[in-house]
Amino acid sequence: MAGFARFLAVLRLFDDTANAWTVPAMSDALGVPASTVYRTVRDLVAGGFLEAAHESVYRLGPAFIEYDRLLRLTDPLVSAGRGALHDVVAQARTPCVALLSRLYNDQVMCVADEAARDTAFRPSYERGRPMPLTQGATSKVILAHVPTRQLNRLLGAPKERDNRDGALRRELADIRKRGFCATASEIDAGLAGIAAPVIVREAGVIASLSLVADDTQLDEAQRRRLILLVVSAASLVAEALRHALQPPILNDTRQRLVK
Amino acid sequence: MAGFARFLAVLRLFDDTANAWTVPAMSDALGVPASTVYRTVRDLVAGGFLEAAHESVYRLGPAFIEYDRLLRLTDPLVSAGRGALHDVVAQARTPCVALLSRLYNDQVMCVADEAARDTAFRPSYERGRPMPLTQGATSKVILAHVPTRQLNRLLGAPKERDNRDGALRRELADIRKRGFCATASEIDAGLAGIAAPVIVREAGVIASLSLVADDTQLDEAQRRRLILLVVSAASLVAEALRHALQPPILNDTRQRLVK
DNA sequence: TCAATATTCTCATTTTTTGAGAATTGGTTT
DNA sequence: AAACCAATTCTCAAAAAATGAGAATATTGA
Repeated sequence: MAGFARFLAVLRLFDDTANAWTVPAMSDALGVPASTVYRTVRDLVAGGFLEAAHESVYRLGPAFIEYDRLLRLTDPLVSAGRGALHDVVAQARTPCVALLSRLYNDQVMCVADEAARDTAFRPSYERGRPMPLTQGATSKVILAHVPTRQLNRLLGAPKERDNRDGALRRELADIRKRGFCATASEIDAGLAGIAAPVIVREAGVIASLSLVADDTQLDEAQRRRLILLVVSAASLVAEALRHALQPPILNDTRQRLVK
Repeated sequence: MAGFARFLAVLRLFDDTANAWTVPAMSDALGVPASTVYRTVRDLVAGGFLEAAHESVYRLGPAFIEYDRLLRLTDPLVSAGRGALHDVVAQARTPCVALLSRLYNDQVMCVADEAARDTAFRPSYERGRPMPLTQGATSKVILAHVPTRQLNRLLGAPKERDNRDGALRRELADIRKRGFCATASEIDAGLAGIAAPVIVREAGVIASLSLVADDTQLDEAQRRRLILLVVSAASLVAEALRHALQPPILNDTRQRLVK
């Protein structure tokens, strides 16, 4: 392993529990000489991807916070959808969390979330956390709209496509037809998920807007109301995206090409 | 330029206005052959730092959102301070924004912010935005507690240390003595900043907790009350840091060293 | 100040990256 | 369905950069 892979390998050492590393520890963990790791770390620090904390301990650096802000500010989906999330949690009139999630390379990730004022629970889904592809309303409604070829790639080798796979594909087709997906206790026990698709192919966006609420507090009428709320919010976001997104990208590219 | 610098150069192309790039455009802008940029971009996409949007346009990728969440969850300063921010905006009883900011390599950056319920304005300072080192209460209170050697490095070559430099150093010494810094209209016209230091040397943390409010709505009594609020909140955060931070780091490092 | 440890440096060797253009892919248009 | 166009990957020899072991040097805390 060398080149860019070395940098990735160092960054991948950091996770929820191991969030501070010394160079000798990295060297051990990666099986790479210390002098090489020192050089790699020096580059990463210079780029802001790591920072030297006290006592020769390194932590993730400010570049991630900075680029994350850039994404928040410039991602068309986030800017088109943030207002909708706010409206949805306000109009839900029940403790809940609204999420905007999207397919990103080959994982589903929440890119924006907002909780209603008095919401005690927090769903597993939250901004920046990769989510399972095939579980939860949020993900399934996305998967239901992935083009077939891409779906095949995501679901893995044909070998693994056994009986379960057929059932999933039927479920996805059904979701696509209905235009929404509602589940309960599929990710978090006791929580219900309601999701609707936000599809703007021209912009490469395959996303979902979803609502997570306490399942035990939902009667049938309530549920139907929330589904309507989510579906209409999602289509508003898609419409906003279609109208706001395309011109900027074209402008931008042209400017740069000319320059 | 080559190696890691190539990756940095590509990522640095992305900013507030240029948030979507085609490979030919990058190739032009960097003066590097397209085939090389294609390889670089492929690596960055594989690492999640870029994503292929529609129409051969690339945007910043999900890795930044993911690592940002990791930072939010594991940064001792953020976890020790988030609650304090919430308390401060609640107890301020006036529209305001509370910030937690820190020295990060050689820039000051806000790492957490919270606005009071009915706050109409938003200060320039916000999570993820690099801030000037020598302007604004938030930054100056941090600079006032940077060790001399490091301060010299930050302020630049001795040549540049002219008359202004002396004044700044006197001001910083004064801030250090008082234990807080209050300014008005130094960053945003009409807004006042009140900041207190959060210093935990054992943890390599040099940070500040600050409050931004509408300057025209502050009388002397109000201002004094807010200063007290900020100073005490900051010292609570420092105390929490001292007690919560150190053991985890040691454990962590040891685990990894053993493994 | 001194000792201990972290970090950088050195340099010959190995390994990767580079760049130009050809080949291929993927998606539209006719 | 074929042809077209642009985007992307591939090929290969030359050039550049990364590597690793240990020596040299900085930093830091007592």
